[in-house]
Amino acid sequence: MINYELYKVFYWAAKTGSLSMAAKSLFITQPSVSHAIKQLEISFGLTLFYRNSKGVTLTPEGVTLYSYIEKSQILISLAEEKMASLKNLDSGELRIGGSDSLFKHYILPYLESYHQKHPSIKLHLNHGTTPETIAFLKEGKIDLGVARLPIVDSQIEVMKGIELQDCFVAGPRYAELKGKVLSLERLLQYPIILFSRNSRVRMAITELFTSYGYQIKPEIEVGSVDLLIELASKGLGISYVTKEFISKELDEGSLFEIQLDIKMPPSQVGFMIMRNMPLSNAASKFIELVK
Amino acid sequence: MINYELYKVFYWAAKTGSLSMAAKSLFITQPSVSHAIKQLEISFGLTLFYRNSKGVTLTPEGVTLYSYIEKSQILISLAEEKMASLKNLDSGELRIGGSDSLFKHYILPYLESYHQKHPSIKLHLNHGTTPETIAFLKEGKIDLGVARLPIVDSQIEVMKGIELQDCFVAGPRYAELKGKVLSLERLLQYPIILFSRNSRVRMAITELFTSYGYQIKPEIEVGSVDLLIELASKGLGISYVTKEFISKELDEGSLFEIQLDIKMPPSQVGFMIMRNMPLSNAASKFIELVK
DNA sequence: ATTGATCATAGACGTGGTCTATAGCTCCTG
DNA sequence: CAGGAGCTATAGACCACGTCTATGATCAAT
Repeated sequence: MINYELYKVFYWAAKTGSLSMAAKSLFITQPSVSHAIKQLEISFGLTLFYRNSKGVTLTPEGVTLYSYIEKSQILISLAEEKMASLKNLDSGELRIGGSDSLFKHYILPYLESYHQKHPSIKLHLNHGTTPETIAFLKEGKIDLGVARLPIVDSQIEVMKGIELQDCFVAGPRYAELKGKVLSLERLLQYPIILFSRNSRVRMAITELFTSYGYQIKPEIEVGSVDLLIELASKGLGISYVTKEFISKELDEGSLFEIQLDIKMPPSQVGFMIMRNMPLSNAASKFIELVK
Repeated sequence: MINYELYKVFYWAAKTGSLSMAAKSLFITQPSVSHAIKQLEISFGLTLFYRNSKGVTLTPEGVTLYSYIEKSQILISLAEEKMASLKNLDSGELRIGGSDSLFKHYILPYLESYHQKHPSIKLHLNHGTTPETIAFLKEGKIDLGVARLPIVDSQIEVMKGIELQDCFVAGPRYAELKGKVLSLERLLQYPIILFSRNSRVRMAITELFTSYGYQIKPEIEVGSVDLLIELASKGLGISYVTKEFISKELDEGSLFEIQLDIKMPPSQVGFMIMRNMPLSNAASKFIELVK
C-alpha cells in the first residue's frame, strides 16, 4: 500500500515543476523529495517525471496521475481550512433543545452575546418537552438541552444553571390579596390557572400540595407561559408562574405576588449534555459562556 | 503540517465505524489506528469520533471532515487503479512520428500485432518530414520517431531498424532496359522521377550522383511514394524508389528494377527517442516488440 | 459473574524517512 | 573555454516516529 505522504510530495513537485522548490514548500530537503518521487515511481513501475537541469516536468503518465492527485490534494486543503474554521467557530452550528419559556427568559441573552461573538455559527433552537429534549439529545439531534431539574438519566450529564422561584400571582381584580399571607386552604378557594398536565412544573406543584394534604385542581389549564401571565393579569384567576419570568409585569403592577404561609421550594434549571460524548466545539464554547 | 497518512486511517475508521476494522483493512494494529486518530484530533483541536463499546461514530465535525476526505481518498484509489492500468497497458497511448511510406511499409505490421496485444492503447500516427518529426519529439508531442538515418542530434537517441535498398525502376514502356546494366550517364538520358526536393532520399541521391560527377535533374517531382510508383508503371519515366516498398509491383511485373554499374548504398531506417527522457510504458513495449 | 467485544494507554522497538555530503549534469556567463 | 550556479541523484548515517506487544478500562450480552 502506497504511503499517501508521497502524493503530497508528488503534488508539490508537479505543481512547482521542481524538486528543490517542492522541498522548500514542504520544509524538507531536496534529496528527500527526490527519494519520495522515486518511491512512487517504483511503486507504480512507471516514470512520472522527466528530469533535466532546469527542474522536472511530468511524463504523460505523470500528467494522468496529477489530474487525480491535484483534485485530491485540493480537497484535503479545503478540509483542513474547514476544520480550522470549525475550531475558530468561524463556521459550525449550535443546536439547543428545551422549552420555549426557558429559551425566552433564560437562554436568550446568552444566545445574543454568543451570536455576537460567533456570528457565523448557525443557531438551532429545538423546543419540546423535557423527555423529548432528552430523546433528541440521545439521538444526537441537539448538542445541548435546557430543562428544570432533577433529571435522572445515567447517560446524561447535568450542569446546574440558574435557580428559579415559582410563585402564585394575581392581577388587580384580586387586589384585596395584596400584602396578605394566605394559607394553602385559603388559596384554593380562588380559581387557579396552571400549566398543562404534562409539564414538570405542574407535576411539582401538584406533588407539593399533596404533601401538605391538599389537592390542587385548576379552573383553567394552558399550554404557554405567556397565557398564564395574560389570564392572571386579566383577572381570570391566580396563576402559578416563575417569578423571574414576570419581572416586567410585577414592576408594572399588572401582576402581584401572593404570599403564602409556606415556602415554595425553588426549582433548579440545568443544562444537559450526553455523558461520554464529546461536545462540538460550538457547544462547549456556549457552555463556557454561560458559566 | 498534517501527515496525509492519517487521513487514510481516518477514512477507514469512519468508513468501517470501527478502529479495529480499520486496523485490519490497513494491515496495522488497533492501537496504531487509535493513535493516528488521536493525532488528527489533536492537530485540529477537535474531536472527530464518538467512542463507545460498539465502535466509533463520527461527531458533527468528523462528518464534515469525512465529506471532504472521502472524495479525496476515492480520487487516490482511482489514480492508483489508473496507474496500474497504464502499467499493464490496459490504457494509455502510443504516439509515433515519421513518414507515411515508412508507416505503411515498415511500421504497419508491428502496429497490428501491438494493437492485438494491447487493444486498449490508443495509437496516434503523426506523419511529417524528418525535421518535423524531430521537432515533435523534442516538444514531447510524440513518443517515438521513425526516419532514415543518419540523424545527428545530441538530444536524440537512435536505434537501427531495417535496412532499405533504394533503386531505379521503370515500367513496361522501358522494357528494353530489363536485364541490362546501365551506366549513370546512360540512365540520365531517360526521364527521371524523384521525390520532392526537401526529402532525405532526394538529398542522398543528388549527393551520390554529384560524387560520381553527374547532376541528376528530374523531369517530374512528386510528394508521395505512391505517385512515384504509379508514374513509373504508367511509363512516364524512371522512378527512384525503395525496393522493399514495391515488392508487389516487382512480382506483378508492372515495374522492374534497373541494374546500374555502381552499387547503390543501402539506407538505414532508425527509431528515434529523446535521450534522457523516459519512455512511456506503451512506447517502450512497442520498441521491445520491434526488436 | 463471565465472556467477548470495543477503544485507550504505556513503553519498547526498529524501520523508514530525513538529513548531510557529494557527485553528475546542463546551462549560462565573463 | 573555464568556472559558476542551477538542477537532480546517490550514498550512508541517524534518529524520530509509527508500529508493535501487553495491558487496562469500559460496556454489552450471555
